[in-house]
Amino acid sequence: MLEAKLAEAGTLKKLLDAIKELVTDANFECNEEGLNLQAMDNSHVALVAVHLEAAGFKRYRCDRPMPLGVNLSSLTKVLKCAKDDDECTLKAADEADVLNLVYEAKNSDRIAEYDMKLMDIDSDTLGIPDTDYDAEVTMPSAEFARIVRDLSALGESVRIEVSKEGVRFASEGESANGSILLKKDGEPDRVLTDKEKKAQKARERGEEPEEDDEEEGDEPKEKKIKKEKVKKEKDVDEDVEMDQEEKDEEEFKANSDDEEEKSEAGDDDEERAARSGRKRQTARPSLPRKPKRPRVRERRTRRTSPALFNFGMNSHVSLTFSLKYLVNFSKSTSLTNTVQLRMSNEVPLLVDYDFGQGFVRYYLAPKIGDE
Amino acid sequence: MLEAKLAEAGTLKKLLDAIKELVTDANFECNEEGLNLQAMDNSHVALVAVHLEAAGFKRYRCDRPMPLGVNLSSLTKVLKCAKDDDECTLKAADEADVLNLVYEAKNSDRIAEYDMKLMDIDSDTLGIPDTDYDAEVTMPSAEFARIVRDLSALGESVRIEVSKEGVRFASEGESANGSILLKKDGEPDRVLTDKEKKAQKARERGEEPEEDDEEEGDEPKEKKIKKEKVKKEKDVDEDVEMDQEEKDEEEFKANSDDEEEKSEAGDDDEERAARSGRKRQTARPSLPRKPKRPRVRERRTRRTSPALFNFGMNSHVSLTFSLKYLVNFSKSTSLTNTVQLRMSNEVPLLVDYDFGQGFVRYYLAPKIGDE
DNA sequence: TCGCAAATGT
DNA sequence: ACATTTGCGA
Repeated sequence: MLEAKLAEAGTLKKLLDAIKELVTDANFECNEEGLNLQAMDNSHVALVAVHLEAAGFKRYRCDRPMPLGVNLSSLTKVLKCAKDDDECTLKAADEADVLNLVYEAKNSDRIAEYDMKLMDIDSDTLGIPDTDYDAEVTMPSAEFARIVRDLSALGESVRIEVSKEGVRFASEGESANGSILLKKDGEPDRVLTDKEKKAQKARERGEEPEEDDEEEGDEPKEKKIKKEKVKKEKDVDEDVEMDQEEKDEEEFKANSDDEEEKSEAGDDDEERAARSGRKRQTARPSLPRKPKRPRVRERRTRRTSPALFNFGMNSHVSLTFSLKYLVNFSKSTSLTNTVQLRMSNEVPLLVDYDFGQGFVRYYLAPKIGDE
Repeated sequence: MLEAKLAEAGTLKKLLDAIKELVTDANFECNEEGLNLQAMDNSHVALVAVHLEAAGFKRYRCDRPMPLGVNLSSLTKVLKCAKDDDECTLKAADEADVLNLVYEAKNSDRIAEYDMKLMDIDSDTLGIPDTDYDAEVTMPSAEFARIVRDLSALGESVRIEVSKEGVRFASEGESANGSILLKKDGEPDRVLTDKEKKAQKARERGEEPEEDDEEEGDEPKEKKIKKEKVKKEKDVDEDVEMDQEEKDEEEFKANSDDEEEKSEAGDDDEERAARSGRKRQTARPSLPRKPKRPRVRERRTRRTSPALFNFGMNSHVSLTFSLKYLVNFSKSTSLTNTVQLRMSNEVPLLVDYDFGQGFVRYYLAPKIGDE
């Protein structure tokens, strides 16, 4: 059975808002490490991968892996019945055919409980290759959203080009062409490999070289360049926002936040494989239960406002994408202040929204030629 | 070639929002004095004239006059890609078939550049006669907007009547009639001729009687008028802004504001009385509204108080107009705090929104009989 | 989170 | 052509 208590129902609501237009039905694969969802969009052009870490929940228990086949519209409806700051507990018995959701208002005696029917969904869980990209751009998620929204008013597609000059988004339309250039001071950094990043993160966290990151734990090359970058940005964020919440562990925690997740995500290939192996779609039993949710120590509120822009490149990259999809991806903006774009020529773009308790990643194949 | 840099892209955005529903394509005529646009609305009932003065730009250069045929929808789209406070530079080569727009965020390394296709438009630039009107009403633009919007819910047309009693807007509908009377203390002023106005403005400015306006003595009335008007409104704007910051003139403020501001009015008996009067009206929508009453006297107008309401008349004027158009005109409200209505019997109404860097003027022929 | 505008359906 | 609903922006 699954029992997972989230401190803020708002997290789930935002998550659903972000993906529900792209995907109508999907399996939430539950296992001891958390919840994962992976699905092609309805037109099978883009791929969405969501991960909610077990550690991001206030309480998390999953006895054995199971898929929960959810109609996202239904789940959205049910989630609308929760206030953003309600604690939200998801429960499902083994073989359950319903998902039980309990909302508890933080300071009241109000407890709402919903049972949502589950469905059997053929999951075509595709492995996502763990790629090293030639260019990585980290920017404020709101700015990315603005750019793709603006350009989508002009044309159908956008060419994203990363060069020493900066990052350029250019679109051509019938009545107008547009081009936005984001520059940064200094040279672009080199892009780290995943391993390097892992090591780097670990270092930032104060952990030494080895960790839990493991599976392939062989060659932790690390990169510091990246690290510094990250640090810098976080500091900025914290200054800006953290005051509002708590001050104490900011540095430490903040650092570990965001990118930490990334690395984990990177490694979850193993998990993914495992999961997909297990994957079966069965009916789920229903059961209700309610949890309560304390307020978690999410330092993760990290916010961004200012210069969260940075990029690195190993080689010049120029790719063209459908703006329609990018605009859709940018619905995840409310989840976190920064977004990371990772690209290599002729390879699908990865748009990565990494928030405290997990991530939403979108993959989109580039257009070829000049369609 | 043309190169014009506007400090705030927002100015252009508002301008376009104001006129784009009335006109779909128009020539922006560029010359050394600035940009001008003149067009009949799509149904050829109303006429719109826009002027942006060269002096209102941060930089302005136009080697030789040329028309830029613009599709306003396209321009609107392109302008949506600018943030309101971006600097916006318009560039067009001689004989160019594109207009180049560059947006520079004030504090960042973001530069966006757009090329918008131009079109050839037959310009039927009609001369607008330079008329002396029998009645002139200056009022808060928001109030005008409110009045025409309110009345448009009742009927198709509004009769605007200027008499010694005040300015009345009256509409008759199937289920209700409405009438709003705006009064002012004292007698209406006489409407000055253009020349007189010039002189008056100069005096108010502290300048003595002669001005620079003079180029050609008599005929260029239009020009002069414009100039003065511009000046005047600048004063107005400043005053208004000041009010928001400094408190001393709050009386004025209360007067000039609309119903919405009730809460603020609370501190003064007189105001309270006035308010209760208004409230009653609110309860019965079909009754005539009460006049707001500026307790400002003219003199103040000049300096501090843009009395936001004032009027002058040489003879009784009563004209009927289509509310649909007036509602449309009132989209210009965001450009400036005051609007001026100028009327003579049987002559098209002039609705004049004069903002710091130029103006938008609408002309609308009165209805005849009781259509 | 609320309001305004644009797009779609009746 | 008008009204309603959805999406986007402030």
